[in-house]
This record gives sequence, structure tokens and C-alpha cells, in this order.
Amino acid sequence: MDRQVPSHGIHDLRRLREWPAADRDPAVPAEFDRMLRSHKRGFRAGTTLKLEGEESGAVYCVLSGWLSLSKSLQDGQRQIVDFLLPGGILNPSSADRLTSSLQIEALTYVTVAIVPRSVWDGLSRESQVVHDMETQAAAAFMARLSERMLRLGKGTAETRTAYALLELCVRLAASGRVQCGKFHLPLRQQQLGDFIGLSSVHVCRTLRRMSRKGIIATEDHMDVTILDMHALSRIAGVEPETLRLEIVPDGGAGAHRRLG
Amino acid sequence: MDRQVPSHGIHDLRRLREWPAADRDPAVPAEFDRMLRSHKRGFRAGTTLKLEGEESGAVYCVLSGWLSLSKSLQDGQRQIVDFLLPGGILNPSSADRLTSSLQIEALTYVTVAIVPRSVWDGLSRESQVVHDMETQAAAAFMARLSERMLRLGKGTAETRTAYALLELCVRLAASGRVQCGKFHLPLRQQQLGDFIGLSSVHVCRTLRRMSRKGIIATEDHMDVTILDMHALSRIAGVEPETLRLEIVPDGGAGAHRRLG
DNA sequence: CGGAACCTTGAGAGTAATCAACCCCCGTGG
DNA sequence: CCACGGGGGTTGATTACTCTCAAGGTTCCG
Repeated sequence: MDRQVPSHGIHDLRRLREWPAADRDPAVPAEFDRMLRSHKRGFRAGTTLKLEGEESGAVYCVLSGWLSLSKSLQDGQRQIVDFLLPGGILNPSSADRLTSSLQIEALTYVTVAIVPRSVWDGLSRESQVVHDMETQAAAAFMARLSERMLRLGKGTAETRTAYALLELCVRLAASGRVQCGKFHLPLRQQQLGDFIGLSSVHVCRTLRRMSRKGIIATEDHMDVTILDMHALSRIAGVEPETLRLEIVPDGGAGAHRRLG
Repeated sequence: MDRQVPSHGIHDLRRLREWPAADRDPAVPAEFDRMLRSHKRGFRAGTTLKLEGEESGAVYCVLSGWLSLSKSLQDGQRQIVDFLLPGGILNPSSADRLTSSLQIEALTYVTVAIVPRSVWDGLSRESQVVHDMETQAAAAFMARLSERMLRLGKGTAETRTAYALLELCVRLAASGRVQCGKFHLPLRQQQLGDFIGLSSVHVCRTLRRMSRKGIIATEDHMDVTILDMHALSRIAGVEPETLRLEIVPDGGAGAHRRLG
């Protein structure tokens, strides 16, 4: 049974067992674990790990905590492109193979393995499992971006907000972080707005409206409880189960983990 | 010298020479060409190659023509997530490794090599170059999605439109399809709108406004000429050169191909 | 000569941004 | 203990942008 574990110390390694690879190929995790452990670093909430356009020749593996990936316009307007949760893998380099197309920031205290491409590629070539893991992470990332882009372009504030909550709920549920529909988001309304393309003021209005309708409840600034999943998914325009298969790496194999 | 060639027959193979891999590793292209040729198929404009959620275990390599990748909300609202141009490579499967997260449509007559994953993976494992090509295509795709998402969420209609024209110009220029700032887009205003999250009516207004300001000129429904690249890139919020490096696979190696 | 599909332009409606005020919570320092 | 200040969150009023609806206009084709 998966249980929520604190995000530090020995537990990071236990979390690795949750990664897709670990269950299938007992030969790899040891080496993979070693690689992650030897490149592991911790960052405090608010730290900027990488600026847009900075050189980046590494793969980021999140062991604990949340990272945000964002881009900014000259006038300071910011768009959060994705959140990286524990178990997330990202190669932030753009087509030139050198510079990062994204700014990477820690939203909470995070532990991240920053693995140089050469090292990662070596292991990836040797191990089918690691290679698959990378491919699957990229596919999930792409699917998330597509779903979000659809709603950014065509959805109302309500649709975008509902989708964001649903997506984060589904992703958190996959690692046992949702209890009875309740989960914690380490986000300000401003950041949620940067994620779904709304002003913080309008995020607030939209969340309040959904609360009043009894679809969700919030406590303590961003402890969210989904009260009416059916209504939420109708507004978001997608079934939670469909979404999980699409955007959660190893969503199929981890099917025993359901939404709380 | 790159010249625009008709998109059929022997020319498809010539175009392969433009692919990143072909210049660097003389050993691969032959085998790679064979793989593409043996899986090559043609589709008429308007054909739907793949529906959202349909099973997909193949990699799509565009040899000629344009593909659109889109997603739809239940109410029929559609978002075009990306365009695939000649030389484009895409694995449309989502995190479950089985179903496509995108609908794939032909915007023009296209020739596409649809290569089963098993075949592709085989060659990809053997050849570093093919593997790199895949990685780079994925990185470019991701970078494009991120740039566009930034403007979808935070940009005005003018910013989004200018960016779309700039992006497409930069990508077309990379394969010699821009002459003196002029290029052809096989798109209706409706489709351009689906791409940048605007109604077709507002696309029209925005294009007209930019024409009146002397930034662009249009003929024949979507033959676009960029008259004032400086103004366009200021509105779009990015330098063409920066953008090229970020979103065009092998943008660095192909640096001799400049914007017209 | 229609008719269809698309572009263009105007008018009105609706949604979200911005500006501004107030609240609450919490940590600091007197 | 309390005054103070800062950072968010909440709410109202106003503004601005984009959508929708509607009416031509153009081009192409049967």
C-alpha cells in the first residue's frame, strides 16, 4: 500500500520504488538509484535553479518537492508551463541542445538529482527501462501541455481552473497524496493564475464561485478538497480516469492508486 | 542553395538530405532513408490520419506537406497544438504508450512515413544519429509549445498573431521556403485562429491592422510578406534568431539558412 | 447565374483585467 | 502585550479586450 511519506532522508529512496522502472526490472534500480543519489541536491523554496536561456546540459529528476517550469515575456508577464512533481523527469534543453527553454524554480523545499546528459545518456543506452522512463516522462509532459494548451486557448476561466485542479489531483493521487479528495497545493493564487492564464484576482473569484456551488472546498490557502468530482470533471471537460492514463507516467501500471 | 521543390516523387528523398542526421553521419541516411521509404504514404489535404484517443504505436515523419496536431473540447472548440512541417518527427502517443493524445490532419497533400515504434526503436538504438534526431525533434516541439503557451496565456491578440507569423516564418526559412520575407501558409484564418486561440473574425482584424501599419502584407489568402521584421519581433516578444535556435531542430548546424 | 466557402467590417454583448479598498494572518520589535 | 508592516486573499467598480452575431463582398466552381 502506498502511503504518503515525508520528503527527506531515506524516504527519497523509497519513493524511487514508486517509479515506473523499479517494479519491472530489478536489475536497474540499484544503478539508477546510485546515479540519482550521487547527483542529488537540495534547494529551498523560492530558489531559481535555472534561468531561461541559461546553458543546460543536464536532466532533472525530482526526488521530493515541487518545481515550476516557467517562461516570461519582456514585460514581466509569466506563464508557468508545467509543474514537476516527485518522480518527474525533465530535460529542459531546447532544440539547440545547449540552452534551457524554461526557467526552473523550487516551489517547496526540493531534492533534485541533476544528472549531466552524458551520464544520463550512458545509462539510458544501457538500460531499456531507463530509456522507457525518459520516453514516457516526455510523452506525459507533452500530453499535459497539450491538454492545458487546449483550455488556455479555448476554455473559460472556470474550465481552466477546474482542469488545473483536476490535473493536479490526478497527478498527486498517483503517488498517494490525495486523501478523500483532499490535497495540498504549494501555490499562491498568483502562481495558479500564471499556470492557467488568469489574474490572481480572477483565480480567487473562480475558486470562490466553485466553493459556493459546493464543487470544491478550500482551507488554509490551498488545501483543496474536491466535493463533487463529477461536476468538476464536467466543467474541466475530461474524465479523471481518461486524464490519468494520458498524463501520468505509468498511469496504467499504477492503476491500483485511485483518486481519494 | 536551397530551393523550393515540389512535394512529390524523387524530391522527397532529396529533402531527406536536409535532415540533421544526413550531413553528419554518412552511414545512417541510407538505412534511415530505406526505413522512411518503405513506410511512406500519401494523404490528400483534409484527411484525418489519426483521431484523438485512437491507438497509435507509430512515429510520424513528414516528408512533404503540412500536418496539424489538434485537440478538441466536447463543445467542438478546437485547439491546434502544433504544425508539423517537412522534416518533422512526432511520436503522438501519450503517457500510456498506446493512444494518441492528438488528432492528426493533413493541411495539404502530405507524404508521411508512419514507422511502427518497434522498427523505429530498433534503428534508434543502433544509431546515435537517429536517436539524436528524435531527441532534438522532441526538444524543439517542447520549446515551440512552451513559447506558444506563454503567449496564449499572457499575450494579446496582436502578440499571439505576430508570434505565430514569426514562428512559421522562422521554421519555413530553415528549409528555404521564405523568399525576401515572403512565404505561403496553407491555412484558413479559422485554422490560424485555432492555433493562437482567437476567433477567425479577430484573426482577420488583427492581420488587417498589422497590414495597415505596414508590418506585413498579405496576398491570395495567406501568402504573407513580412515588411518590418523588427516591429513584428518586438510585438511577438522574441528575436527571430533566438527563436530559431530554440525551436528549429538543428537550427545551429543549419545556420547558413537565414530568413529571406 | 447561382451557390458555397471564405474574408471583411460593424455593432453589441460578455468575459476577464485592472484598480482600489479592506481583511486576515503572522512575524517583528517596541 | 500591543502596534506595526507585509503578504496574500477577497470583493466591488470600472475598463478593455475579444467573442458572437450579422450583413455584405470576393472568388471559385458547377
